[in-house]
Amino acid sequence: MARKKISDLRRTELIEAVIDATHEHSFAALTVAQIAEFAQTSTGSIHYYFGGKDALLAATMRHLLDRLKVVTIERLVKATTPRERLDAIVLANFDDAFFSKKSCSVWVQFWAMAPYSEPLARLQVLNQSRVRSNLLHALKQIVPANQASQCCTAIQTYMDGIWLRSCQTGIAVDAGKSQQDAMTFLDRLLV
Amino acid sequence: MARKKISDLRRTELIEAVIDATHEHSFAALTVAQIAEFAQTSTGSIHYYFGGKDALLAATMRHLLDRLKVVTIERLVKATTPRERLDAIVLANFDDAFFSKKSCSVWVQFWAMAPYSEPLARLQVLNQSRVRSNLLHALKQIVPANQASQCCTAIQTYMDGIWLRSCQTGIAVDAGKSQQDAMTFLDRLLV
DNA sequence: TCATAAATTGCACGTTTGTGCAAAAAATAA
DNA sequence: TTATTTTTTGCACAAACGTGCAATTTATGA
Repeated sequence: MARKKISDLRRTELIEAVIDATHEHSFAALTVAQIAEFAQTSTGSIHYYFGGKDALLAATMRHLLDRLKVVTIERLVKATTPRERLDAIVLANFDDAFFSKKSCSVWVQFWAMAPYSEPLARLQVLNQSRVRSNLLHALKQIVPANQASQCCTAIQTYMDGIWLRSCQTGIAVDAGKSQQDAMTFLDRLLV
Repeated sequence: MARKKISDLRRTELIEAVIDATHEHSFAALTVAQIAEFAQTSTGSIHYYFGGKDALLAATMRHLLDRLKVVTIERLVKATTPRERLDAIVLANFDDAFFSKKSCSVWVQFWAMAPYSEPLARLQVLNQSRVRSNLLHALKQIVPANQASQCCTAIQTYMDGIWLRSCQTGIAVDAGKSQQDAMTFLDRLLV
């Protein structure tokens, strides 16, 4: 399956190029030529494999969303108690497999464009719903039913906030530290 | 001082135009012509009063940051206990005088561009530091000293996260509701 | 009133960028 | 090998945009 592999490889390379390049420029300020240069290819490739610049960002986010989903599931299957399940979801969000300054930068670019783009908005709602559903399921067995929803929003908001802050100037991103902080936060929030 | 007033008026009109326009397009996607149209003036005015598009965004953020500062101080002077001071800072963040979908949209555009722009990054650090300083001052009298820092980060992250989520598709922004939620969050976080 | 300064306008210029495309190169299959 | 398909390249083009500017209008004050 060399053919299949080549096209998947190229797509992945281009997506990685977006992630690398977003560390230096906002997505809007990036040109397809610059992204192509990061992937050591030409602008034509981006249109050949994705159809255009916007579609490349959407594909990049699908890639990141999928990685979050995979890491979350990996941790969830190992969890037994409700609290372990909750921790699994939160720790997955800060798993060093993909919680990095570069990823955070892409994520924030995504958040900033999603309100103005239907395809991106759909991805945003999809991910938000999935994380909420996972969290709620665990929370309902941890806190009283009438508090689960608010707790859930608080936790999700905290996680998003950490991602938002992590890409800012002067912030050092450390997955392990963020995981510890998140656990401390949960302990404090859940009495 | 009609002269002074005219130029201040124009500047304010242009800034309000940015806030209105950002509700429809990302700042990068906005053209100066569109912003000028929102302010019912010409593109030349923007360069006359601000020097360029980038400077206009910086001015808009200084405007919003200043409003946050003013509202915060107004509430702080009325507070007497540490907890009241803490509440004052948090409630100010969701004061309906400027917590709206439009403002949140501008704020998120700002966050997305700050990592790539020195002037914006300075504003971001300045505001972040001021809010943290205010919060810490109150928190040190509420929680044990070794917990104040982490509590502070959690609260600040929560507030930023709410702003981030508020501009997304499908989210209804309600200042009063956000204030209530924030108080509930604080009650839960601070034992 | 008249001179000076401030404010406003909108156009044109130079630059930039996403995209389409046709041709070349590489891979695959017959 | 030869034919066919996939992949890659990079240029050219049309569209769009920020900015500078010169001209016009409006306000100010002596």
